[in-house]
Amino acid sequence: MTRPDVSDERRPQIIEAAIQVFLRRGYRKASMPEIARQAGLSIGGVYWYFKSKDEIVQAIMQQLFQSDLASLNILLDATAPARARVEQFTARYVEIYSEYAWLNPAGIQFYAEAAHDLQVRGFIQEYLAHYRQALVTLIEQGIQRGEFRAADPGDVANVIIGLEEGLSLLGVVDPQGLRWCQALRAGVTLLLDGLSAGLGDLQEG
Amino acid sequence: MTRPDVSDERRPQIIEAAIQVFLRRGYRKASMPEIARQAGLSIGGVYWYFKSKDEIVQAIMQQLFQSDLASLNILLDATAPARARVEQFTARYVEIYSEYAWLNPAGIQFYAEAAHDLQVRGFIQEYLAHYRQALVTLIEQGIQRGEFRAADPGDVANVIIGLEEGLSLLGVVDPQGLRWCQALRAGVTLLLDGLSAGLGDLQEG
Amino acid sequence: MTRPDVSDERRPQIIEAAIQVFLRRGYRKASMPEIARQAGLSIGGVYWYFKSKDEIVQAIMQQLFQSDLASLNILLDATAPARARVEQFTARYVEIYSEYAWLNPAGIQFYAEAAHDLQVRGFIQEYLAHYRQALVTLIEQGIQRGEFRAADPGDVANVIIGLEEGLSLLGVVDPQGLRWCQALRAGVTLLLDGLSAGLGDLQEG
Amino acid sequence: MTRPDVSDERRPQIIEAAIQVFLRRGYRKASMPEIARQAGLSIGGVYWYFKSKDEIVQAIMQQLFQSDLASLNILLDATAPARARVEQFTARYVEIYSEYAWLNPAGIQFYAEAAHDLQVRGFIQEYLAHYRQALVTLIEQGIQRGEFRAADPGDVANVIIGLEEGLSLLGVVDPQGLRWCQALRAGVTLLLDGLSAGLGDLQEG
DNA sequence: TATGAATGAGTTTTCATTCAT
DNA sequence: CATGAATGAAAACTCATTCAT
Repeated sequence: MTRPDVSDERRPQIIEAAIQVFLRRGYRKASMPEIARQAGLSIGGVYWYFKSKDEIVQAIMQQLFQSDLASLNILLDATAPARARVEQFTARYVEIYSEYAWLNPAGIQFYAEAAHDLQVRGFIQEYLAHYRQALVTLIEQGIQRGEFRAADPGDVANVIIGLEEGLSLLGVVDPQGLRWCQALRAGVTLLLDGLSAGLGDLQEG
Repeated sequence: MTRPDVSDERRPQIIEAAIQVFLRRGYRKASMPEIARQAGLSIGGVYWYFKSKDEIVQAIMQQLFQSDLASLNILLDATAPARARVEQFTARYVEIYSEYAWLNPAGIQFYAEAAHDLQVRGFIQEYLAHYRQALVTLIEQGIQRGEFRAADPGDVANVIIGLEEGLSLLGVVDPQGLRWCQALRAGVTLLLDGLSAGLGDLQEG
Repeated sequence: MTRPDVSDERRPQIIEAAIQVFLRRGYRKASMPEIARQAGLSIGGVYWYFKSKDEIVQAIMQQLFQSDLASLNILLDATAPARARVEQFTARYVEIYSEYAWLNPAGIQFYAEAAHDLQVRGFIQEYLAHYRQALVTLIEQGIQRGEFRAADPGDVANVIIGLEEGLSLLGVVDPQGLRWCQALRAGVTLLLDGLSAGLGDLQEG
Repeated sequence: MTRPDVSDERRPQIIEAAIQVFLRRGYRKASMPEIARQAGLSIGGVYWYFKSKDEIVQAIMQQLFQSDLASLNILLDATAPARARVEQFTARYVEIYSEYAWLNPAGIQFYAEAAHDLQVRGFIQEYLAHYRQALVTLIEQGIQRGEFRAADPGDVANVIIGLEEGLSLLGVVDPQGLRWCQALRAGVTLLLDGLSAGLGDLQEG
């Protein structure tokens, strides 16, 4: 008798609109009137689904930073050679990047906000910690198995994450299509080569 | 009646104050009243030296992004081995980073702003282009001289810059002292090892 | 199809809920959403029974200010001595007060509203007029019968009403249990003593 | 060289304007735009002098409730007969009332607000406590000196305050010029007669 | 040079009310 | 009868900017 609950459509619709406005205006200048207009609703309509602007921001962050950590971790559960898994990891990242690159400008807004907002910072730290943990484990296995030479797994993990995030960042300020993906692949290959250098069974990508 | 022109003292003083406010509040929430207070001036006093808030922003960007490109270029003029010069380059970056790491949170504000402000974006692109050009030249020389194996110099340059910026970014959201410098050095070493892998005269750092 | 008309249950239920909200929030901040929630209905449901928020307010006023004037008038119809009737009147007021003291915070909201809303003011004036009329008649009888000495019956009535309303008011801002009832009884006793002072047959309570 | 500081003029000017709006609209509906308009300033101009609407409210409360408690206490320091001092006290109240009766509608707004705002309530309680304390002392002296018969001084003080506040309240909802002052005087006289009844030296006012 | 009072457009948020279902 | 999504007007508050002094 009652209409189908449109809440489940409206919230994603508003989040989507809010992201668009974030992309256009940035974190701080994204205004509720503009988000509402973008979503095709009145201001009050938006407030029906989100109690505050902050709640919308929270929702966007979840969408941006909790997207598919799971799928990444799955990659790392494999028993395949460490090198192959790093390459898989990178390939997966490139895939996601290619599809969601348009979200990166919004992502940087949150990095910038994290610089002076402890809550946002904590959110991003937690997200990064997942990545780092997975990579550390992977690197450690590679070293133990003799695939990689001795190195600080934490450093190597940081290097991989830093490379990914750094190239994403550069991709935002200087869009060059997939040039950055290509650089990422080249960088990871060099890193892996460096990690296996002098171990005898040198394979190059 | 004609007091000495204190403009040369006042402008840096205001810029310094504005940076402090940027660090505290971020780009958008940095307000003129707060900048004025921080500078120990009245609002009108600030407006005497800068016609608008935007003009202050411009000045900050110049301070942040044009600091010492010159000194970096000097490093690259040398005729030393390519590997040594990359390492010098990195060492110099770490030096600067260590001294000016506190400015990074302000820098990210501008990366975020660049995401939707073409003027800011152009500014940062120009800054990055200098870096990239210098590195490309260096890598090309390394390859020509047989120090590095064949690789796309543009990719390698991007990788180095991406690594630096990426680790700086991570250093802002997750301060761990000099952990990031250590990771940067490790990363560059691995990269260089990768670049010289299979060339016979493998030297490790 | 024609369910029994539940209006007779719903309206009191909504009024009751609205009073609760008035007690919590006061006149102006009592919102329809909160009233609806308190009543366990939807907003639209409330609007089914009351055309507007104002209509609910009207209904509350009737409940608050027309409660049992009738019963008070009955007290005054007696042929008992005037003093006894004033005391009865007061006793009855204390009784009602004790039972409905929790409504006083809501009542004051309307007094405050009456200060700038002519309709509300008229409503309260009418309510007070009943009290005053009854008391004036009573006092006049007391004077005529020689129980009270000469005095302006209107003044005396105002004093009694003022005392009651004033102590109720103080009871709201400074709840002290039944301290205010005690003060009211003491005050009325003193008043009556004052009214009969010098008349020979002085009885003290 | 600088203009004379107009802050000292502006703040009272804004408070005055705010009181006018309170009288017109009541506590909750008094809006900053209307206060600003009434004060002949822009909204931002008002915010230059008061950080928030709440700060204006505080200022009004101080004006309303801390006006001249001092002068009242002075009255009570005398060594005159207790009866005369109560009469003086009342006369003083009538004087103030006559001059500031137009403020009463604003005062009731705060009583109403006190019903659900602890801070406002505390403010008014403190104000009333001064009155009560002064009166209790006075009544106690009257009893000790044999001017008054035995009675609970707290009750008598409450009766006097309740009468004053109650008649002020009635004066707001039912303006009748100075009818209420007359009732107050009559009431206090009756009270005092009641307090001295049966003590031999009965003096009537 | 420098002050700071003043402006006005913009921000987030609330809420009485309507209406399709 | 009853729901609850949606609207739109108004609220409190902020801030870049101007200008008389």
